[in-house]
Amino acid sequence: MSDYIKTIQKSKLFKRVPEEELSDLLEHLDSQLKFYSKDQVVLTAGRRVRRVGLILEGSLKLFEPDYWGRNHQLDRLKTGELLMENFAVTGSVTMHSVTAETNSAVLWLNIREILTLDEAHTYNTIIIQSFMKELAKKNLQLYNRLSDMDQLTTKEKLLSYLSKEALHHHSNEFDIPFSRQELADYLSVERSAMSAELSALAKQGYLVTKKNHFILLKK
Amino acid sequence: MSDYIKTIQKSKLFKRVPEEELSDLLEHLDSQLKFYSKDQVVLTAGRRVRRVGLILEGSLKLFEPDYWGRNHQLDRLKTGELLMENFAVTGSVTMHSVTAETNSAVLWLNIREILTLDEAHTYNTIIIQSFMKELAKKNLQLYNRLSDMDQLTTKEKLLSYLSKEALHHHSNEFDIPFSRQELADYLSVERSAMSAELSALAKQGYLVTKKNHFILLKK
DNA sequence: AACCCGTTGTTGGTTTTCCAACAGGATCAA
DNA sequence: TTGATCCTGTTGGAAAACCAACAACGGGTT
Repeated sequence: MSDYIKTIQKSKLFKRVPEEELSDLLEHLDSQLKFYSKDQVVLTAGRRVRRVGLILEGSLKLFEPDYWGRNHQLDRLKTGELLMENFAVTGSVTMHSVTAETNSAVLWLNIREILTLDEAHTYNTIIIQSFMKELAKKNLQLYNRLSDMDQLTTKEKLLSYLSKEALHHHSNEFDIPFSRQELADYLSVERSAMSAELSALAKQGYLVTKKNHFILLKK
Repeated sequence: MSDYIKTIQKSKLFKRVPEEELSDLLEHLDSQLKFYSKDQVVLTAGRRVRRVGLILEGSLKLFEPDYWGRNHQLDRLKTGELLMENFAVTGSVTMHSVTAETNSAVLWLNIREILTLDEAHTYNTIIIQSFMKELAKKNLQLYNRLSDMDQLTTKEKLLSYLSKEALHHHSNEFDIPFSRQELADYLSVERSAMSAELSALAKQGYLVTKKNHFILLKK
């Protein structure tokens, strides 16, 4: 545990908790550190989870098994992100299974204790706020991706995504955090078709792009 | 306000709050009831919101304006659902605008007070739990829709959606809450093409369907 | 410079989706 | 019953996306 104390302190969940209260809080949350080796199964769908995972190291893959037994990848979660937070909060049975993409360390926290703090510790409000903020942030992220994917054509998907980036950066010029393949995956389209569409958009005067750098034009 | 007291009591946010504490809590949350007539603008993007809206009556439309000034519809929120909860929690500037689809009533609640309850009222824990649960539920809803839309073909989108419904109902036979047009919108595909695909799936032995009723077959 | 290797852009054939138009069926009211 | 209306399934041509294969480019390394 002590190896990761600094990572925990810097995590979104705990960074505002006073240093001297941290170990007390971690105990109160019944925290448990677990390690998973590459490709190891972390959780299988169909169980009930009471704990939230905070990924201290490594990355995990989220899968969703379907009625016909096929497994679809849903998401990739990296260091610093939360795990199973939605199922833990709603108390519903998990529909997702999780495996380690790389060697990973996960700190499991008892969500009931987060939700029912009754003692008047300084950290009470802080941990609740931080946790809620993470839920809301994830919500906004999902909304963003959804609104991009909701467009019918690749062209519209690209414009939707790039528009949001421009508004986010308060500038028509910005870098995106994706390679072409990653962007295609994010928008759920085929890479080469997307590349072609980007070229077409440039030719039509919507934008200029080189690698990760984009300039949007008021067409 | 008193006209809606029963609706408020039955709402997801307040239903577990003891009846005698409700008015106290509503005051503590600095609650404000507002009415909007059909097509009236409720909020415009680019502002900071401190309050969460609880829709007591009617339905609202969520829009997202883009860089080129076009407005894309994102979501429809109905009675009982929350409004602007994510922006209020994260404190970020809204990217969404809202208009009333029908005559509506919205109860606005000061989110800061939800997040920083310090007095030892019974309702403290309850309101926090309920609110978090709503955030987590919405998260799961968005994940569900996303994983359906993430499929490349209409056929796969349908199977992904129907599979989840079957698992949810613990049965291969169930009714869906959508008309064909609504289902097409949900999956972000074209209605008639989707109908054709449903016919093809039936012919291929994946399922039997009549109107809203579906039976999935172990192909 | 020469090479390797991962990323990106281009192209052509095939598949899928879109789109508009129409037909059949169900529901409801007159 | 008749008609009006809404919802759903079908069809065919046009548009878009997929897919595989390859070429061009850019960074590193030797």
